[in-house]
Amino acid sequence: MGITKSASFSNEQNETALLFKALGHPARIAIIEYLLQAKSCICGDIVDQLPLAQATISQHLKELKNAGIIKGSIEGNSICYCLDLTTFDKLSELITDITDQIRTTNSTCC
Amino acid sequence: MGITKSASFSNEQNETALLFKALGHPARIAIIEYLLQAKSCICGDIVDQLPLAQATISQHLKELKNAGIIKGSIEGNSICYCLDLTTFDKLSELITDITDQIRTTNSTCC
DNA sequence: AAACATTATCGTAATATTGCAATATTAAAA
DNA sequence: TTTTAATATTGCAATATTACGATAATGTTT
Repeated sequence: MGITKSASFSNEQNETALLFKALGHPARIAIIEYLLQAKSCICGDIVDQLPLAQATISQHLKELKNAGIIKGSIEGNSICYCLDLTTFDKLSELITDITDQIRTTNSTCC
Repeated sequence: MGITKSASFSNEQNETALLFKALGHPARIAIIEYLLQAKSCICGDIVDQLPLAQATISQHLKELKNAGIIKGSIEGNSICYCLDLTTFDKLSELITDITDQIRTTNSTCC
C-alpha cells in the first residue's frame, strides 16, 4: 500500500525510524557534510553547493529540521541552518547501546 | 519525480544514505530490537513477533540484508538472521566522527 | 513604497515504498 | 516420493517521496 503501519509499533520505534529516515537521502547527507565543513551556514550557500533546485533543497532542509537534525535561525535577509548536537549525541548513544548489546549477547550467532 | 538523483552525489554519500534508509522503518527497527534481545534468530520467530504478514517481513529482511545490517544462514529447515556487528561498528564510527567534528568546529553557530 | 534578494509553499509528474494475497521455492519429514 | 513447513518472490493497489517550475511570503535596500 505504501502506508507504513506506524500504529503497530511503539512511539520510540517510530521516532527512531523517522530519525534514520531523515538521514536516508544523499542530498541530506551532503547538506550535513556541508554544514560540518562550512564556516557559515546560510541556506543560499547550500543551494549553491548542491546540484538540486532551490525548492528541492528547501524541502530537504525542512525534513532535516522536522527530525531535529538541524535548526535554523534568521540571519538578516537569509536563514542560517546548523546541526543540532543534541540529536547527534542521542544518535551516538543509540548506536553505542546497540553495539554494546551485540557484544554482550550472541546476537551475531550466524 | 520520486527518483533520487544518485548520480549527482558521491558513492560514499549514496552508500551512507542507503544504510540510514534501511534503518528508517519502524518494522526494521523492531526486527533489530528483536534480534538484540532474542536467544535464537529464526525468521519464523520474527514473523510471529511482528504485526505484519510473512511476505512483508521477508521484504524487510531482504532490505536489511542488502544494507549489510543483518546476515542470514541456513539453519536446517529455516533461516537464522543475525545482526552484522561490522556494519554497526562502521555506523558508530560515522556518528562519532560527526559529533567530534561538531564539537571541534562551530557547526552549531545558530 | 518599489524593487530586489532570499527562502517557503503549492501544484504536479514521475518514481519508490509499503503491504498483502497468492504462488513459488527450498528443504525436511513422513 | 508425497506431504508438510519455512521462506522468498510475484503482482498488484495504495500511499509516500523526490524533484522542479511557478509563485507566495518575508525581509532588505534603495
